[in-house]
Amino acid sequence: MNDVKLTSTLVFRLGTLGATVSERFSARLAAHGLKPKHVGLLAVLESGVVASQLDIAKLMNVAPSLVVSLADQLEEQGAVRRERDPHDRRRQVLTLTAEGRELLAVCTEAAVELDAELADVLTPKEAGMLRTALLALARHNGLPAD
Amino acid sequence: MNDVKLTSTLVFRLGTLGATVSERFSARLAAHGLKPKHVGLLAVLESGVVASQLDIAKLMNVAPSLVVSLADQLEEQGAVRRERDPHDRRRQVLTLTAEGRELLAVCTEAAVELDAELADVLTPKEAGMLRTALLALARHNGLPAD
DNA sequence: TATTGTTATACTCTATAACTATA
DNA sequence: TATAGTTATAGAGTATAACAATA
Repeated sequence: MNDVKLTSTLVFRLGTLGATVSERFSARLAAHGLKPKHVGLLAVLESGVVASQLDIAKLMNVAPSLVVSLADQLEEQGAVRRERDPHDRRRQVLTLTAEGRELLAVCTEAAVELDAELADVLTPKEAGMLRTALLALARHNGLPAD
Repeated sequence: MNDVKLTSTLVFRLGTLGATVSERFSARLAAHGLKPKHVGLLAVLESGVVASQLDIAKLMNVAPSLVVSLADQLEEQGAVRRERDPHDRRRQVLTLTAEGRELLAVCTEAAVELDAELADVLTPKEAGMLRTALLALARHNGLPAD
């Protein structure tokens, strides 16, 4: 028979650690009036691969209506600019402002700090292999791999 | 300056992978009428470390009222038994039934299958180190480490 | 007609607060 | 008066569906 414990599976560990880490990250973003999805949207814009709201929704795997409200809030903070595409006036093209770029840098710094706290309990070799393995998993699961 | 990309941080990778994996696990549990938290509760009971609803809530880091509804549904499925502690009739003691044990085994098997799919894109060495690193992270973040 | 974005609405998950019973 | 559990209510986050503008 199979005596593997649920709690020792990758599924359980990735699921619970992901939730814990996201919550800690979210707590740090709160000071900037942002949620993780806002920062995800900023990162999409910085990557430059897409700009229309519908394309962003597909890339982020969220509903188009969610992109509307995320963009609304980011625009209000001056982090993104919304402009109609002159070639197709149905499309709203979002671009990062200088402020948005700065905001993304600040949030990335917060993530890097949290990374350091996490990696602190790992040996350098473990930390390196963790990064390698997570990159491979991201690549094969439709997540950003850069 | 710092040119680390948000998407390459542990925070981002653990957060997004955790959400993706949880969703895939959840989809497989649906056939059994369960959500990940139900299975988490079954795993707590199997571990035998606690049994009263309040202790379970603390261990799972959820509100006591959530344990009530999780236990309600599991009891209705015949997976757990609720009995008043004769020494303190305020306490509800939850125990796994044979059916509950079987259900947990089935769900664990689903997790193990998903694990295999995930690990399929890793070298054996990477997979081993991933497990080691996640165990260390779990241990230092108040998550089950057995 | 089809597509992009928006608005209105509803659903899922979970917490907080009020309540009951036991101690 | 304090604690375990329950019920009632509310909030966050997000999706679905109806709608408006443009193609």
